[in-house]
Amino acid sequence: MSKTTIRDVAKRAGVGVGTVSRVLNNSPAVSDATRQKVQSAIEALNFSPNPAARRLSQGKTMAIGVIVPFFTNPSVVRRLQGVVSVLSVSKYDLILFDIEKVNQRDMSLRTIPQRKLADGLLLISLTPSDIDVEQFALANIPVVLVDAYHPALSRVLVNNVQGGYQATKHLIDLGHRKIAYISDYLDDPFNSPVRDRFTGYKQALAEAGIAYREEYHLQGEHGRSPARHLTHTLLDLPDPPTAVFAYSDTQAIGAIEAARESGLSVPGDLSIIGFDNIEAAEYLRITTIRQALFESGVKGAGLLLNLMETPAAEPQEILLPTKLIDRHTTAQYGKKQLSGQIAALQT
Amino acid sequence: MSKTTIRDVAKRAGVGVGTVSRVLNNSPAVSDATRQKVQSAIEALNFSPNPAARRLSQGKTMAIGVIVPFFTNPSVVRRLQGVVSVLSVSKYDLILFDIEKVNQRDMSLRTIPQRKLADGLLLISLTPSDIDVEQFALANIPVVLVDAYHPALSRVLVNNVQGGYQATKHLIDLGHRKIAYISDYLDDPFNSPVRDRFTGYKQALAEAGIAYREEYHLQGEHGRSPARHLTHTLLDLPDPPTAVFAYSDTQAIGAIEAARESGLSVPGDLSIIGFDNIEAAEYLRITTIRQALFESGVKGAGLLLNLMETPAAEPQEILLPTKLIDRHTTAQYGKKQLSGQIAALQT
DNA sequence: CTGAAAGCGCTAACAA
DNA sequence: TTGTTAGCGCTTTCAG
Repeated sequence: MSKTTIRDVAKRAGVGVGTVSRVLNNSPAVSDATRQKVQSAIEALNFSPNPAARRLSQGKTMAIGVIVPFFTNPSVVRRLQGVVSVLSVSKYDLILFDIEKVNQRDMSLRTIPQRKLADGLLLISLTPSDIDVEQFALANIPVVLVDAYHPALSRVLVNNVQGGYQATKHLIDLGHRKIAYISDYLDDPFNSPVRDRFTGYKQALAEAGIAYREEYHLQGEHGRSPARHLTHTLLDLPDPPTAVFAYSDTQAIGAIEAARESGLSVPGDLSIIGFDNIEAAEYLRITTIRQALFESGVKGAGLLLNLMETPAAEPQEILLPTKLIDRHTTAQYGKKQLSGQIAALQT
Repeated sequence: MSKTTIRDVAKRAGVGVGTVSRVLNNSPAVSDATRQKVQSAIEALNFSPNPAARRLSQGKTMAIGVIVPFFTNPSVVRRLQGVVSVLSVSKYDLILFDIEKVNQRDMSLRTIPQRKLADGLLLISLTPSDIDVEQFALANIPVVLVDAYHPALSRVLVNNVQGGYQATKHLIDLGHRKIAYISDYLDDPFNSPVRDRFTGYKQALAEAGIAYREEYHLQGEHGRSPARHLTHTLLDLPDPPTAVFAYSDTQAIGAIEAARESGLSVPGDLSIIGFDNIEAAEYLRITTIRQALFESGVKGAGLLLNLMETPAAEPQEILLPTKLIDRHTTAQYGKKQLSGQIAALQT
């Protein structure tokens, strides 16, 4: 079974290999009679064509490469789920690449396209450099960015400036004046959302006539634990903030833990707002900014599929909105309220 | 660039294609001098070999197929992350297949192997039928099961009977006698863990001299919301249980919601124990049975890689232990305690 | 150590 | 309509 080729089928059906190939590819130029013969030969032999050979001869891989950084990041996973949901019902196979290390990044982004492993590429939360983009062009492979931006590439992204603004505004409306922002490193060239949300944060502050305080903006590695530490230093400030806007829900969780460890109630003593609206945010009732994670993957995959059919002259852009989800980790400034407390996170 | 072939390189280096191929494959039978020439030609031309051609000629795909059901299930995702972590540093590409529908299941399991897309297959939480296994054998492709069992296939699995026993025993030790089990459908032929945990549940009950009560075992679709409904029917029983063992943490969360909606405190009025120890369980402080999700993926991928190198006569088995993680959703029977309450899930 | 040539299994152009 | 044949780009004998 393993070694049945198109030739075996041809022989058994008493036709030429070309005809078998035509049947395989649903060419209309085959009489029903022969098509029948070939079909039954195929079934009798339990034959299925070797994709490698097909790929080689037509120069298409029928696969889409999806590149993600830090596959453990819940929001990346959520986007990927969106991608998978559309690709798994398409005719394309999905090849997954995970880029954990920064130096891996450059290497992979360069080699993956030129390896001609895929007919299209989807980058999730990964901003390519100009050199990378050049490679894509050289390899002549369609690329779509999800949650990342490059002027030359089609992308689906979320309005992060707006989201940062909404989060901060929400806190301001609640009466807070001392509002911190904890985030990933701002100077990471491949992470523009950090900067965008920061921009929104400062916009809201400025609009409300609140001076930006440098000590209220702390950066660190992404993750719960680093965020916890960041929040502790915030809380240890001589004049600590009364509210914190966390770059992600994951970091918001770390912030909540820190508050708890410091004996502070959330939101009674400290208001915390996250970003993303991952599942855990719902369970934990964290106030957050919703971005359409899953949908961004769906749209991205859809866009890529389109582009592969009919290439567009101009890069396309799909912009997804953000929305405040008001839950239980933010409260009016100065108003102690114990009921909303995150007891689940307390010892 | 896109069209540079091994022949171009050969020409430029002034050698034959065979030699270039040898260099590409690190054959020792090349003099340093020529190797140098070829190397620089490769770099000058920015050449990289076409994998489809390579695959065709050596009959290997250098890819591993990973098949998962319901990619949205958090524990499946966690296992997959383990798989990715090892595969992404291996020389194999990872082709991901998601099987959402049951009828998709049969189709895919049959066609994927014979498509010769991958040199090895990893099934996560998916039990193949005998017919599937036959196909694997026919295609002569190594397969490893993660969180699934078939006598003819290598696998890494968790001791679910033990886990079910531990969970139930924990509840019994706490003084509970009326213990429910909510789970996925028991008769799903492809989900043996449900049955295994059920076995453990009954064992613990029997050992403690507690009669098994049919009305205390409710089955439904997997997921938070179905579990919520199940728990409500449990709670509406004339003689409701005082503790529930949920097949998964996801379902435990649904159970907690139901308790909250019924005005019951957890664990004061109702003890709830989950299974898996997904991330959310930690945030929510849910008592649960830990199974090494990520690790199971790592081991599975490792095992497959081994098997591909050196096929084993006998199917291999790696058994991972379970462990009780005592958190805040279970308590001594009859002892009202409000402190551990899951306030985060309350209105 | 190296070049030439025969495939790997399939598609597509060309005849018939 | 159908059969035949020339590649697709690479690996791998087989000579030399």
